[in-house]
Amino acid sequence: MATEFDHPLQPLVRKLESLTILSDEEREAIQGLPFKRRALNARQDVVRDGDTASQCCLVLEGWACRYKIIREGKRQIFSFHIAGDIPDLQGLHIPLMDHGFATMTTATVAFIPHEAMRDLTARFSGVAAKLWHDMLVDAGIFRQWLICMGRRSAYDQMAHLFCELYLRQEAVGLAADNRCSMPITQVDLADATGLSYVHVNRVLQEMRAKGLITLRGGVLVIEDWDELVRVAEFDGAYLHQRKRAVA
Amino acid sequence: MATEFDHPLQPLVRKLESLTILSDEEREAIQGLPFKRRALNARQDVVRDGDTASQCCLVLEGWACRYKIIREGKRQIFSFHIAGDIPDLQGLHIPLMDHGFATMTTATVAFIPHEAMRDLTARFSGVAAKLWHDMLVDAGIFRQWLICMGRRSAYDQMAHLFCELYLRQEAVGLAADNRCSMPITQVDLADATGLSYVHVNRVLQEMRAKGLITLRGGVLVIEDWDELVRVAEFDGAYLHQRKRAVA
DNA sequence: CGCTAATTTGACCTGGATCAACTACGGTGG
DNA sequence: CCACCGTAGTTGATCCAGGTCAAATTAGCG
Repeated sequence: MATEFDHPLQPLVRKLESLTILSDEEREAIQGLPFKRRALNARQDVVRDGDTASQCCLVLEGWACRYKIIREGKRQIFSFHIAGDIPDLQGLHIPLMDHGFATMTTATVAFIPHEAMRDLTARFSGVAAKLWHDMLVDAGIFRQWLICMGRRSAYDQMAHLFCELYLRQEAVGLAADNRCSMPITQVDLADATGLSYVHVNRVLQEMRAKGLITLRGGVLVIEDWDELVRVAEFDGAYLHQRKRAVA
Repeated sequence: MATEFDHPLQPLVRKLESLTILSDEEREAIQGLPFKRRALNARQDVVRDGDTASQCCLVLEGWACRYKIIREGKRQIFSFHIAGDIPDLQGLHIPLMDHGFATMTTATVAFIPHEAMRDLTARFSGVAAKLWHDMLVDAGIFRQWLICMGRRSAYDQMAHLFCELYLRQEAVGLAADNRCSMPITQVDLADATGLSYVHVNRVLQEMRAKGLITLRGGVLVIEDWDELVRVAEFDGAYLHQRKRAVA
């Protein structure tokens, strides 16, 4: 858990260290990044579809998501983001955003100028590699979501999502003991899975009834991890985490 | 179209030039890459799920796809690849493959050692940037597929896929006049869209009946591009092509 | 010509969508 | 302290896009 003594950008360090090892020099360079800290309300757009970005946004606290609105008000959420994530890191190389990015809860973020990121990666190629690594893991997560949407039942798909979100939080010290925060509504869950919110509700009830998980008041409790992993056919290797690479 | 006078790695040059501009120096450096050319049969694995890669594979001719097999023999295809694509480029940074990659047709590929790629990108940071750019576009394609699977009907989703595959081929000189090669079976199409092959067949018939497209003998003819774009709600910006960025 | 893979068809079924209330609950203001 | 209100969660009834099964037809190809 973060303490008041941590460096403000500590979540980013923690995130990268969950994937690879940082040298002291690299850690210091990251902590030396210039940034503007901002407190945001829940459900607030950070970057809009079509924007051209000149800075990137590191999540320090709270949850965010990337999404796209399509015809008839339908929304598809691509990914959820927690402390340490830089959801718009790709904007560094393709400034034109082809989707939006918004907070889900009240959140604290740090805006870091592209300029500064470029300078950092130019001076420390190891950091550049680690940021790329992170972006590739991100792409791997997309692939898993694709599998889930294409070839799994609603039940299995949601089980998979819970496995992922638990492990990602665990990796950065935000989850333990089969319990983590999950401050998203059933409508959000529906937009992420491609299901209707009514069906999400029914699947959650079924999971609760079967003693798999409980999701209430923004808290996910995993009652039976092994069974959750089994139905989701979950293999955490795609997250490429240093510890607990396999669930 | 490629001629016998082209450099063997010309497809890669052409692909990168569809996204950005290469300097003469960069073009020459790319053409100087060491490689092993291989002719492959159709439906042949190139890289298997779980492999650790030490070279990457450039498609010179024919089609390939990335995919993953899940329980009960279900398969999900993530992406189709044509001449100029390096489907396993990410293996350069995350050698452990979390999915497979196989040819769909007979194909010619070039294997390029990671060593040589790393050397190239170290010497030419512009080439490195352009390869990354390509990988980010790839991630953008995943996001579009996610939208299609999550929030569009089978009909609209397939229309979107045809728009994408036509434009990607056009960008590298493999398509023109609303006509392009599409050497994939209806089963492949089903595995890519998450539909059943029976339903794919019915949707194709409906499209044919409505004068939208014809797909027969591995050739896609787009009879009504505007209507195809309209039903797919297609916006080609995500492909980040230099010309015709918007459909 | 004969085989196999691919496409097509028909009948039937079901997971999940849609529609329409209704309930629970945490503010918030009087 | 309670009435009010908006958001999130639940429930039931009904519907349909797309799945499944099984068989028939057609296209390629050696």
